[in-house]
Amino acid sequence: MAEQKQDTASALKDIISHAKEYGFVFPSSEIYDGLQAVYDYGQNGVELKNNLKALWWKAMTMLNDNVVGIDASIFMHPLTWKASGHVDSFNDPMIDNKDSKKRYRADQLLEGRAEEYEKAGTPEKGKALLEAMAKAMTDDDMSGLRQLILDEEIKCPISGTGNWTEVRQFNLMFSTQVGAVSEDASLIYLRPETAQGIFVNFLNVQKSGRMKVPFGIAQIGKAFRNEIVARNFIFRMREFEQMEMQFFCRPGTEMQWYNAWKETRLKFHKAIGLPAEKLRYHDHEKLAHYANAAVDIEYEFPFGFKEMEGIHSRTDFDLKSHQGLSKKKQQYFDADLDENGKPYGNYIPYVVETSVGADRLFLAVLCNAYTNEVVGEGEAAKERTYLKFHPSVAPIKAAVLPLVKKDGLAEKAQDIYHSLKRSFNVTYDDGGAIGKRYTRQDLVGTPFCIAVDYQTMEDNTVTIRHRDSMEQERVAIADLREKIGFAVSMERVFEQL
RNA sequence: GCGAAAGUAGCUCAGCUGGUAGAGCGCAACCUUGCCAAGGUUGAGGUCGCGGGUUCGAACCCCGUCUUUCGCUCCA
Repeated sequence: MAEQKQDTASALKDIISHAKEYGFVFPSSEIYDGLQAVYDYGQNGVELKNNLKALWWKAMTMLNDNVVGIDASIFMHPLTWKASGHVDSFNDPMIDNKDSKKRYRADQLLEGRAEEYEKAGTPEKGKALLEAMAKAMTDDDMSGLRQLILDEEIKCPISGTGNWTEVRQFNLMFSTQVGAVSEDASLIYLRPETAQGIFVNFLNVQKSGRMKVPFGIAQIGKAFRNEIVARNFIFRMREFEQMEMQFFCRPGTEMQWYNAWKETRLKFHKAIGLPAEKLRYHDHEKLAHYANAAVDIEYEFPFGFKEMEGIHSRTDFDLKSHQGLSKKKQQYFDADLDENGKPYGNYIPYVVETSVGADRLFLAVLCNAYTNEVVGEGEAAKERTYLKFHPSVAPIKAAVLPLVKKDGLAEKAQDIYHSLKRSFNVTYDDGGAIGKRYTRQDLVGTPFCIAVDYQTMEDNTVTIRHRDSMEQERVAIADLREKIGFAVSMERVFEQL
């Protein structure tokens, strides 16, 4: 068990090292010792990530007749976050017990005590306590909250002591000011999720696009959360990218859509090469305030099965909440006829959300691709490391390599390189022995290597060397564009959806 | 946030009881080269995470701090 833990720890460390050494992911502002839980994507990482985003985007908007995209701003009106519940649920006063090292929400401890008063037949004491607490909360009086806990002599249920730290406010949302003069400036938040940008534009898209329920709105964008602890490389970052779609449907049909999207999304992950045995559903038992059904698609990372995508049935919580706060009706008129032959009429649609972390998907794909195996037997056995990407997501699709630099082979290879670079991401390399160049491409996951040899000079054929099998086949130069272009195309993924 | 471990070249790591830094791989240039990291020559690259302190002298000892990994905790 302990040994296994160590293995998984070193597996992630190997991947982190590899990601840095080969230009996939760098720690942010590394020359200044980095910034906790923030990372940058390098020259290969950005290609991989862009490929994943493009695949998702097209799978959503191109393959579904009734899903369109938007790109909303990161800044939103502050009331947005009031409506969504983030202002309340992302602002928790926390207190730690120094003996048990357990952390509690200060307000929940006090509410618990108030309940006890109620049960003990002294509800007026409980009521007074809750009032005092509410005042401290609205005044942002953290030491006042702590004093209440001390006065009530609330003990930690684990350690049984009253040895408490200060009460601290954990605000999961980043804030900043809008407005040049700080006195006049208003406080606004960096969005902690992208979903609200879709909800507030629901009617804009519905009306301008003549959309009929059921329909979906997709979006890819950055979101920000001030995580208390950030762990596991790029798995939990303070700045991250979400790819999500809100699907608006008639109330009562939401479970049917929820189940449909649940299947569709799992299929997507399999289609881009994640193995079925490393993917699973995880149903939520405790539902968030906005949901009536929720499931995660989890991937088995080196540190265990963890959430990669969430599919939530959000009911009409968000639209209703925005309607209430904005005083703008968020309803849709459904002209379809029900079983009685009457139009369904006005209603606030129900929403099914699919939300996948682009960075988490990236990490899953990278972890899955990272392969370290022994090839050959006995004396000839050696270790081989390569990235086994699905060709459609690989950062570089093909490398053109002259066998040697002399006798015009390099020039011929250059010609081929230039003829292919308009079709897909291709690279050229003539440095060092050919074996070394194959290996360089393996390390960044290039699926195809095109070798130009002496036979090329005679009959205009080259060899294509396949990354995973290391086998070679001879093909005509004229066929390269179509053959490789098709193998690396997104169509190959979409075929499976 | 608490606890544990770690931080030396791009990567993996040596560096003895304190005496002002090394290896392998990788990288660059040139030569060589008929297919899987394997030849030759030359070269670049580090104020040892950062800041204090102790000392004649600190990569090494002490304190602080930052970052990473792991375990709790928290959270979607």
